[in-house]
Amino acid sequence: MSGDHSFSDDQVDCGSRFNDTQKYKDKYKDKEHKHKDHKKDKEREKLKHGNSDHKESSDKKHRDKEKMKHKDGSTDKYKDKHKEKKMKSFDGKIKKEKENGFASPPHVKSEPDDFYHSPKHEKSLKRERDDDDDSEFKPKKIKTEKDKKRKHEEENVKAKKTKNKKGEVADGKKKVKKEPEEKWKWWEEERYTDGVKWKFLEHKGPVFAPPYEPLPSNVKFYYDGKHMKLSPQAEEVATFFAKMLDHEYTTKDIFRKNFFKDWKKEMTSEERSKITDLKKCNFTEMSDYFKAQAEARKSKTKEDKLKIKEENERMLQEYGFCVMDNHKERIANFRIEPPGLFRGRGDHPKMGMLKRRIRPEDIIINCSKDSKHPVPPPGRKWKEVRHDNKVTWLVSWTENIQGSIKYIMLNPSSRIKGEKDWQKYETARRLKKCVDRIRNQYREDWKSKEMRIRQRAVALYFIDKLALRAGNEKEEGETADTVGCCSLRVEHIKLYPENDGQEFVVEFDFLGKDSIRYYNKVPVEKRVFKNLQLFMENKEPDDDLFDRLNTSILNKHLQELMDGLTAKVFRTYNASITLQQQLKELTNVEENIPAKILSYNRANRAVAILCNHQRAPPKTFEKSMQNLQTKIDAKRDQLADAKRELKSAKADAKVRRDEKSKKAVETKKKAVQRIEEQLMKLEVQATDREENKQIALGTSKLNYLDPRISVAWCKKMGIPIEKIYNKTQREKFAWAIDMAEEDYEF
DNA sequence: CTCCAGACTTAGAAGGAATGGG
DNA sequence: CCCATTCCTTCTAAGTCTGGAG
Repeated sequence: MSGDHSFSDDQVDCGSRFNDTQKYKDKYKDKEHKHKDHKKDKEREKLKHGNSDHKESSDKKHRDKEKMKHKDGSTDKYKDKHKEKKMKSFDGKIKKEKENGFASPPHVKSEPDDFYHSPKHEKSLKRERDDDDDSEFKPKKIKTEKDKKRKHEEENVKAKKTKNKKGEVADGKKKVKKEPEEKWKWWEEERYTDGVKWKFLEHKGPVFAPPYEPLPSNVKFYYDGKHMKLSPQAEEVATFFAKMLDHEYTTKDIFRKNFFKDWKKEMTSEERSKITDLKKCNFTEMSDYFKAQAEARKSKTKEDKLKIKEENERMLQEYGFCVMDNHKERIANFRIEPPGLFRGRGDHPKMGMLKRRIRPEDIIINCSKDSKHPVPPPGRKWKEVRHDNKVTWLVSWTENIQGSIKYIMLNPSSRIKGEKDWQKYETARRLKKCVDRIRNQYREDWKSKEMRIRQRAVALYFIDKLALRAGNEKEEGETADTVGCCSLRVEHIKLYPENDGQEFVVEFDFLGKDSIRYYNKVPVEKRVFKNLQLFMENKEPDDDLFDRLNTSILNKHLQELMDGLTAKVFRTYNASITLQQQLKELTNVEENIPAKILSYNRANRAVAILCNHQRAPPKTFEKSMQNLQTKIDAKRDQLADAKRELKSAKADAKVRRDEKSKKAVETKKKAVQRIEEQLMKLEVQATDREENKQIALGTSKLNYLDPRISVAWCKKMGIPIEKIYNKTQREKFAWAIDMAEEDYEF
């Protein structure tokens, strides 16, 4: 199975595309808008070709699926209208402070009384689901499943409860022994419906970056060849630069210019008057010092490392968790971002600017009124403490580069993130039900006499067919010049009435999110092609392709087509449906586990390609590929040897006809088999790795693929879920792992 | 409408930890 | 056991989208 690259035939067609982004990124910067040089490497052609319109072919499939039951349910639950009433009970015991709930919740409208204390729910630690739930909230199937689980859960509840009680009460002061809520199944409970995100929130606040430690006096800075002792502030900023010295971007003009400007602001006036040229600054001693430190850290003894680890663990235990609505939840990023030099991605106009140190006075704390508020460091103050339960963040501050707000929020395994994630996939599944209608509609709209409608329809076609991002407009000069669908410019596409034997080919070439290059050649329908010609008429290369369109117009339109529909739902939908379809196509129950996993990875890869998720080829890629090949060759030789030995053993056995030689034959046979297996494994590995060179699977796995598809596939194929999801991923997708059965259909 | 702040999701890189093969 | 390679986690930038003000 080694040389089998045939997977590309199975790809959904989204054009012919591959990338060489990394190389490109750098070259690109000066060309920005002039794509004079379109190097198309064969590699990308290799990866995808095929020319059928994917919509066309997949439409059929969708339709078929449409007919299938949606029994599995948990369908459109989430819409936001008509909520009001649900969510009655919530039991606030456990913590005493909770008892009174929000005496006067700042932004909470008054709630029915029994909301806060409903005696009947006292036995449960969970928020309860409603009975007057409108029908389809939880389709029957789930309900039954749930009942099953309920039962066995009931058994645990008692034990769990006592444990919990202890755990949570102790929480404030002493450490909790075990996680009290090992497996809280929030997905079996009622959700908040009215924009309230929580009723109780308590945490310890952020962990600040460690204070600056001045350099030892033997580590010197030289200006114009002469030693110069810097003031602590100026020195700190200098160390930021020194730490990046090996990095290419310290050679970039904008970076240096921005850095120098900000550095000067930190200097004393004396320093400022002396240091006037960055080129005359010599940071090498600093740089060497940090390298030595890194080295020292690496070669520390086991005990020292363990100590550090323990200290980290302690911090995690103390600051890494919060209590939200009776449950201890993991915080994603409880450490404040340390100061340093800003490095945006791609060609960022602000690269090199000083990212300033965040102080307690910059921090806004969000928690519930009746919680124990986090305490600022001694002698310091928070900027503000608020109690807004309509948002999910615990801490926020304003960052100085773009002036945007940064947040501390919960981990993906938390209820609050998980529910949202689940909801996202449910919205995508609703799109599945009406995608045909929407497609027909936009095709109709290609003919509209109104320009804005045609533009909208063509843009939507791209978003659907090519999984492009919406493309909000950005402030010029504030960020790297990147685009999405609605912000495409004339210079980003080229039209070929005919190309490589195909008609009406559109070539896309632009930098998308994170300055990742999107390069693709797609045959489109004639109408689309004609429209594009029209849109481009009398425009300059840097004019907007869709001048009558922006994301808010588009999303408003989508909203009318389906409740909750926005541009990004198409990405989620197309990604998930592609995975499901590819898994069906590529996997075969008969195969062994490594082969199945290769197939899974290929299906995953098809999605990553669709979504243009790229990575820099690992630095050691070529070498490690070679190593692997050497191993394979060695294994082949070994196999040949083993076969030879088997042969001679057989011959031997034929002559001698005794037990012993027969046994020997068996042994040799086994050996051959084993080696064959090993060889195959290696070859699979090689194939997988080669195909994966520049493709990042993680992003789609984490953000676009309905995890229930993967869970169902694992069950069907007898693959342990651990082969597909690592621990973190299993935590994030616990809801899916728990609820999806083998017959789950996206 | 437009503009903008705010909140939240999605993204690849870097660096550290784990793994596995000799 | 050691080293190289792979895997995983952390970090934080860069998007999307909503809603409110004007």
